[in-house]
Amino acid sequence: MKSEDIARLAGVSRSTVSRVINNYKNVPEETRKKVMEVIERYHFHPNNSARVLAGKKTDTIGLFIVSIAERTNENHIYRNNYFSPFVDAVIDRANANGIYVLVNSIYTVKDYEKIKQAFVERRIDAGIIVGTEKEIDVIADVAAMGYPFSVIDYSSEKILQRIKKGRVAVINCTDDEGIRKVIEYLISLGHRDIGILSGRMNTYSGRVRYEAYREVLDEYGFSPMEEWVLKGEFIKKTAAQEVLKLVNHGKLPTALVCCNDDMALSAIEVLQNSRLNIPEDISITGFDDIMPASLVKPALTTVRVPLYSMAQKAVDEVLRMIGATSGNINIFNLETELVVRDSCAGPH
Amino acid sequence: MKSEDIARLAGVSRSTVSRVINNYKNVPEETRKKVMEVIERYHFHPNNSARVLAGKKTDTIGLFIVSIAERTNENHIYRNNYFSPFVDAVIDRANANGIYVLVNSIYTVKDYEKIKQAFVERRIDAGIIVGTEKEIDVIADVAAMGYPFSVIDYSSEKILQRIKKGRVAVINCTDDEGIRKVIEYLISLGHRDIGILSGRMNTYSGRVRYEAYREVLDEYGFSPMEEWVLKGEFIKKTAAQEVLKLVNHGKLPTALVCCNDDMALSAIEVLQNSRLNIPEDISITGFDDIMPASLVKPALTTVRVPLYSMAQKAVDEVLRMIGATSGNINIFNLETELVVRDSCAGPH
DNA sequence: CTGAAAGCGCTTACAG
DNA sequence: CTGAAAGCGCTTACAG
Repeated sequence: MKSEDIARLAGVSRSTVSRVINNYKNVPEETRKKVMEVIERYHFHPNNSARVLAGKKTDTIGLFIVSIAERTNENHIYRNNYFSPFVDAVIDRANANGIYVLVNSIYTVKDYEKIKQAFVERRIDAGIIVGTEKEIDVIADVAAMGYPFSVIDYSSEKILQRIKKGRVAVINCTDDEGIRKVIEYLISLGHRDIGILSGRMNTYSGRVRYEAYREVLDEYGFSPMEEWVLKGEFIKKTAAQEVLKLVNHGKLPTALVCCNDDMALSAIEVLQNSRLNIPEDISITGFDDIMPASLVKPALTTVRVPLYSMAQKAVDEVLRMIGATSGNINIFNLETELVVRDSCAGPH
Repeated sequence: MKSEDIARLAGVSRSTVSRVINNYKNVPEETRKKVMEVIERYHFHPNNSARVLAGKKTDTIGLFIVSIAERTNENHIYRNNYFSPFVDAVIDRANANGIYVLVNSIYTVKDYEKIKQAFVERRIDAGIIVGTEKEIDVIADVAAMGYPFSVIDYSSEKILQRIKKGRVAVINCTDDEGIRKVIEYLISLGHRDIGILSGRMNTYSGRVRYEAYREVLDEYGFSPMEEWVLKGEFIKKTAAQEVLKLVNHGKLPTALVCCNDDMALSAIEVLQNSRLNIPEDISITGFDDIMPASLVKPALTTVRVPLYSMAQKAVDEVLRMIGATSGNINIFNLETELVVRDSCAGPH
């Protein structure tokens, strides 16, 4: 069944069938009805490739989830508590607008090419790039070719410095404000000896969160011991090793700020196994507010990242840009929020 | 940049360019090299729509996640601990084979049409249907049109009775064996008063798990009180209400078999809030083995559903069927496994 | 081994 | 308001 068949059955030309399918205004109601009846009777849907080849949109966006670290790390990308709701939100939002989503995981540097490829093969109208170590060269290439896309959690300076024109939306949250809120909360509880379990420094949020920690402590005139600055790489296992080292070292901070919830959960487990009580012996905070954060005991005090809103914004911007003719670079910083639960108390 | 440009630059015809792109054997090494050089220099990728229209595969499969219940339920599909790893596995497996994945969520009955539509518009070569209330009519239609697909967690009798020919793979796990193992484990601990928190009866696994419970208890000659048979619908909130009713009723079973982990987690929370100790006062078991199952206290004894393998099988079968000429209906039942953790003990 | 040509199923100026 | 025709960018018999 093709449009030609519909045309014959309805007694019109293919042109007219096409006009009713594409909702042209200059089709008399009667003709439209006649054609629609045949279309519906045969459940006709136009061949998408033919439409695209003839110049229509694909009505598909690509979602690229980049994570070199996750490849070997046993938690792959989608069982990652951070990416999962993001994927969810993107698909929901796109589907609600009649847009399909092509999801791709990027686990190796070589796979970066897949991003360009999906555009160049014209499988998608636009893209959303989320994840960690995103490659500026690929991103700049895509922008230069004029394809619209959103990047999540990416340095806007890096983008602005490298990309002069293009249609791109950069969507971040206020990581620095989040760290400030959580540290000031700890200080209000009486803490001065505050350690950090940092994330990966080759990610934007990893850097910003760490730098905000240094900045806020400086501002208050506290200087943490060198041993309290742990490098957790955003990974549970690495975090566990670092925390174990800290415990063996002996002199603990009274509070430990973890740069994501996964590491905070890991830290809690290691500390509890070492017969330390949380929050009595040491306060722990997280970042992200993933689902298990509220399930563990003690429930984790953390900073909520508005992942769902960020995903929706990414979709909305991308859809707007598909329609737009002019190109612009827009930066969005969505608000983070302190979520106080049970993992913090005053020192000793 | 199109194949015609490549042809001109390489000094050959479009036919020859096409032959090297499609790896035809009858192209001399020298010609191939000459063309490949130009292709690589310009990072040429053929327009996918043109290829598909000319008769090639889309190299894309559709993943349809059906869940009417999840729409209003606040946990949407992908933040569902069951679907998330499934989506993960499908994308990983497909991407590893150079296949794209178009993900769609089906939240309303009207959306069922999207499944057929994706096929008829020729956006995909094959599909994978997972989720709950799957519609036999749509499935039968797709099969009748000759499109290959895999269904997960679906009654094979229903399929075989309705679909006479087509290319379809039905992928289930041994839900009945899982329930048997968990109940026999409880019996070995000394339990005789075993209740159930059942799932949705309009799902295959919901029915099978419940029926297996009745069958095994019958076999051992135990008959549970009517009040011990709770209807949780696979939903946390509903489960919580049912368990609360049970607590208020007073006479508790010594063990409660929950038909998924979400409900088991919910049950544990309600019972603990009612000052009951688990497993001392009552033993709890789950089904699925989702990630939080091992994180809660006490860690949940449950039945592991081999979700990852099921997803891989679904992809592998679908890819096999795309290549195959003949049509068949194949049924697979992957093994479940008892995972003993800390939520069960002997009665009193 | 290779090119000219037909064809895939649409859309959209163009002309009437 | 509507049809005939060109064109989108490929692939693949066909003929040589």
